[in-house]
Amino acid sequence: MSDHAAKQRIYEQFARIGKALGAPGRLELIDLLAQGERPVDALAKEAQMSIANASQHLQVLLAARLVDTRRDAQRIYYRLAAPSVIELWLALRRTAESQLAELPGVAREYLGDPDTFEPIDRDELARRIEAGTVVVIDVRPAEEFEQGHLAGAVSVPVDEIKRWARDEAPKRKQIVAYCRGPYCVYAIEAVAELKKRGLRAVRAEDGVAEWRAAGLSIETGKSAP
Amino acid sequence: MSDHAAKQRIYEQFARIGKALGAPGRLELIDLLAQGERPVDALAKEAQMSIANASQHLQVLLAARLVDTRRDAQRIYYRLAAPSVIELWLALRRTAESQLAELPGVAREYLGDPDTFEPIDRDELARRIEAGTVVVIDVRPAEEFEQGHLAGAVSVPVDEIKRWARDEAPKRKQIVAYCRGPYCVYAIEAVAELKKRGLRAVRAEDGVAEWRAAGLSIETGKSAP
DNA sequence: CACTCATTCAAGTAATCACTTGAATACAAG
DNA sequence: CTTGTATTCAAGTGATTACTTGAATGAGTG
Repeated sequence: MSDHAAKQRIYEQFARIGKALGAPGRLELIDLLAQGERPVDALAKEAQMSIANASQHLQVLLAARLVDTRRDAQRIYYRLAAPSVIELWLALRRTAESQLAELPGVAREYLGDPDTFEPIDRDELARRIEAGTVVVIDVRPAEEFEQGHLAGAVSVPVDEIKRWARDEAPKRKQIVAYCRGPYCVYAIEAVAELKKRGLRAVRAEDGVAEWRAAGLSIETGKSAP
Repeated sequence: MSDHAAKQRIYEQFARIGKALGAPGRLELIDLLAQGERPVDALAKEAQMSIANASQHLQVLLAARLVDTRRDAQRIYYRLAAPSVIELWLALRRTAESQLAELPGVAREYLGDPDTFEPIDRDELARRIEAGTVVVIDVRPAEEFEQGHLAGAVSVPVDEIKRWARDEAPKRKQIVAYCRGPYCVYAIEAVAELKKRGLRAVRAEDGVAEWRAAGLSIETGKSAP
């Protein structure tokens, strides 16, 4: 009675998911996939790992059923297998933020002082969008924008931020830039560039994954003209 | 610019948490700790592992700051370090449930057919408690009951279920038994015993951790007389 | 058909990990 | 101070893992 081996087999199943979350490279891939589907080479390039290594990590995620694939000609697109995977990733990140004293220091090394660009939170941003007092720009690569962006946002990939600042940016209105989330540098770089040119810009820390988890509306497709 | 090594260090921090979730034994310990604090030997006994092994797993959880300790004389009590840890554990379990096709089969081996005791869900149980049409029993060990139980529940540890069924159980009213959660056998064993004696009993799948996460009220301390 | 491109597979290496056994610490009670 | 109890530490073993390199698949294209 109360078969120990059977109980262990249950926890082994849970551990399959846990193990998949146990490598930094894999978490980076999950974080990227939270922005939408991508082929292997794009993921490898973004995460700066060899293609073979990325492929292998993706196989591990596939075995744990955290990701799914779709074939289009030679390319294989990977995507997160379910919304619960994003929630799990966000829960893991929240726990790391609340428990690991070393994280803020390490994050600061990569992102700089968190308060430099007076980041604004979700509720405050939602209020300002509602009031129409801000222009929201999505500084991720265009493909990610197309797969889901904040309702009303304009796509301005970081490599185009200088051109946009010169030609199209509003001179008076406040600009809010966001990217993949709290650990992505793009919005920070964008705001730095905009401020250098005397524009009023701030950073929103959250990305599409966080917005969606908070129940806010996400649009897909290219920007309206 | 865009220092790859610094970015990697961030994901290494997240992976500390992930790695800690990568061993079945550790997940079982977390599941037990979700019921409240316990000393090492009690945890080892419940999880049926050697004390040295349990201690080592707990050191890993401690290094990942998922657990905390409190000393009382010779005994060291471990407990989950924050509510976010329970949420992370529940998120991991939900993902496993939605993604791993093998889990239901493995769970059935340990728990039997999930529908045998017509389990009732949270909302239904809350409604029946409100209406006063049920008696709720908590069949976990008494220490766990004292550290948190469903408001209004009576403590009837599984080893006392026979005596209780004979001497105290209501003959007509429906009895709802719960234990540690969906993967705990105690409530199943209790309901089987009660039904064998002709009493009206059903099982609630959720435990205290799930109730608390759902925002329901939890009481502490011994039963009122 | 050869040729290219994206992805996966296979083999090898160094590192990490879970578990065991046996000894060491740390506190309490006599 | 000795004895007992709870926990941790240390060393050793077999298994697993992350990454690399180089070859193999498999789906287009000229």
